Amino acid sequence: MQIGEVADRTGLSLRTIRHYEEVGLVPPSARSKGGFRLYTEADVERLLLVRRMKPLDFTLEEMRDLLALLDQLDADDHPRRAVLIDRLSMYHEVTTQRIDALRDQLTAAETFAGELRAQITRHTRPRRRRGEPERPR
Amino acid sequence: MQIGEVADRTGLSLRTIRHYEEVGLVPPSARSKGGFRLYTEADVERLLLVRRMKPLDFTLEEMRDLLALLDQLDADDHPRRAVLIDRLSMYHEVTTQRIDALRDQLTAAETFAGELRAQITRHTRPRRRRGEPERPR
DNA sequence: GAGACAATCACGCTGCGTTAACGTAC
DNA sequence: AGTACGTTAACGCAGCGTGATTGTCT
Repeated sequence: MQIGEVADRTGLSLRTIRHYEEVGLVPPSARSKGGFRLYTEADVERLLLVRRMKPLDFTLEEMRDLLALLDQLDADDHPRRAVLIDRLSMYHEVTTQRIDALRDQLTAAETFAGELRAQITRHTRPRRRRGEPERPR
Repeated sequence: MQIGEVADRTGLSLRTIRHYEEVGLVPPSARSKGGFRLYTEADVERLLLVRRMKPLDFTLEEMRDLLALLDQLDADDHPRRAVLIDRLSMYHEVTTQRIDALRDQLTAAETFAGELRAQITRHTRPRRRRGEPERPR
């Protein structure tokens, strides 16, 4: 499948997908005779995985490293697997930390939204100025 | 209070705080005779507010605009307040949308963390290859 | 051969990090 | 007069967006 469909299915822009190739993160599995990028289902999976990682703001280089780790583990051809697992665990640790940070950001953002809403209603409702008594309906 | 303490209290870097002045987002209320930036409590509040907004990735320009809006509403000296409220409401709307997006990202990140964990235990536990029967303990 | 789809530069932008060289406050 | 704290450039970088120009596919 070519890049347009991939973009539709992943929600990533053409530019982004191309950029991911530039940095060696998700190269297309093949090229057409004329030079069109051709992607497989596995490539799409990879891109979706990258998308899931994005909120954790790893650098593209780190993601590439991590994906390479996973590939090597599945290929199962590495001499000392323990080393790989170890590095993977470190990524996992960082991941959970970032997730906690994300949660904090989310609540912070919700707080902010609340403040906005308060300001809006405060200035929208019939307003009662300082010292002025509440008016019964 | 000078910039170092502000950095400590807000968790923002010196560079970031200076940058926020450069773009007119949070200028210090004063300067010392020698040129040191001097911040008030209100300034710190403003910086904390900006921090709360950060996860919503507004641009710094948008934040400046939004802060200006809030200031004008409090100052209450604007001819047509309705216009201000309207723009504020638009910010609020975008905010809630972004918050939803944040939530999605969070669950995506959690999914990813789960996948990582699975891979780790999968390759850490005594492994049973394809076709090989489960060994009772 | 017409229209949709794709390719490759190449420059631009945001939001800071990072020296470097030099002043200020106490 | 030392030392902690601050100042202003100025360049660098990631992660794309945004054309412009040209080629490919059916």
